[in-house]
Amino acid sequence: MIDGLDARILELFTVEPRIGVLEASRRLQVARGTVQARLDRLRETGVIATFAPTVDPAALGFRVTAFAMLDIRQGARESVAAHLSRIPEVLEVHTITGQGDLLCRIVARDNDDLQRVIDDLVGDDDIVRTSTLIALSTVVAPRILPLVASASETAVRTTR
Amino acid sequence: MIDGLDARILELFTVEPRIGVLEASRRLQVARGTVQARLDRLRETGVIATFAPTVDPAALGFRVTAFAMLDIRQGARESVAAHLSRIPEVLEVHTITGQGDLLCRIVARDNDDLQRVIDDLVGDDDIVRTSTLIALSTVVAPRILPLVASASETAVRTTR
DNA sequence: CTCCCGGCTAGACAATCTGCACAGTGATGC
DNA sequence: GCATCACTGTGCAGATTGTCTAGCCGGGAG
Repeated sequence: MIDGLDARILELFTVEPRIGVLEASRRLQVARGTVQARLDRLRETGVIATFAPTVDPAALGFRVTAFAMLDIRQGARESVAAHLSRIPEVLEVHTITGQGDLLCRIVARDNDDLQRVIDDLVGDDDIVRTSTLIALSTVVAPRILPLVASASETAVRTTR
Repeated sequence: MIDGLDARILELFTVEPRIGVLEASRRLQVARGTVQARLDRLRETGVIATFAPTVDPAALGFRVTAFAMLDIRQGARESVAAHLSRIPEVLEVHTITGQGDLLCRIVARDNDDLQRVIDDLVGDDDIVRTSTLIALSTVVAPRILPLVASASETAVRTTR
């Protein structure tokens, strides 16, 4: 797992991504090699999935976010998955328990455009029912640092 | 909006984040200054929200993802939001239309741990009802490139 | 109690990249 | 025709990266 230094590195690079390894080592009061080694390890273990820039759909003009729950015909998951992956506005899809079989996160330019996207979505005959939830506002913006902090504290407890 | 070159820049940095401006300019067959200027503009306009590394909760040991829909007492949104933001396993929360008032994305170490997280969640008296959907598998992994491509194509159409 | 090993520090090197600047050029809009 | 804007190609100084080295330290193994 990760320790406190890992957590501080992740936090620093999350808050100031352009900082660089050298400056990070200065801020954290550790040797550059240490930061470099930690970063390499975080990459290898998959904790850092990628350094790719985060793109904001809203800034691209897709200001509406919605979640669609789809009921699909038995055994049609593969074909529906293929169908969904062809729609750019579909950002992610999960198989879920409970009512509905698939949960999709989708975006659209506006409410009218959302209708178009949903029409695209349900254009697959294997989708038998849908319900859509429009995200009106973001109460807690996507975040990961609290979890990172939590994970590193657990590590300390475990170690001692 | 963004054009084809912007899209190619975003794609390149998404696929190979460590590439650097210079190498990117070579790959894209444009001047370094151009890539630099485009990147600056994408940052300024918010298309690139951040260059922060993407942390994978699963690699931190939080292998279960779930979505919780909460019904909350009238006018208690503020206090519930504060409550939710204190729970590290709550990664994001949206206000939504339809049944339920809030949609939360949460993670946990395993199914038992999920129970603990949900108990934390509903520990607020202003939450009157919850339903939880466990994500069993990821059908379409979080992605943004198709949308970027789509947006840039639209721009071309608009420009011409 | 002693030895070994992994992780950290501190320093050094060449190679590379970044930030910034500038003049020239082609396309666009007026 | 003219001004504007974006892109090109280029240069430079300064900083950073990737990679190594050697020494130090604390914990775990035996």
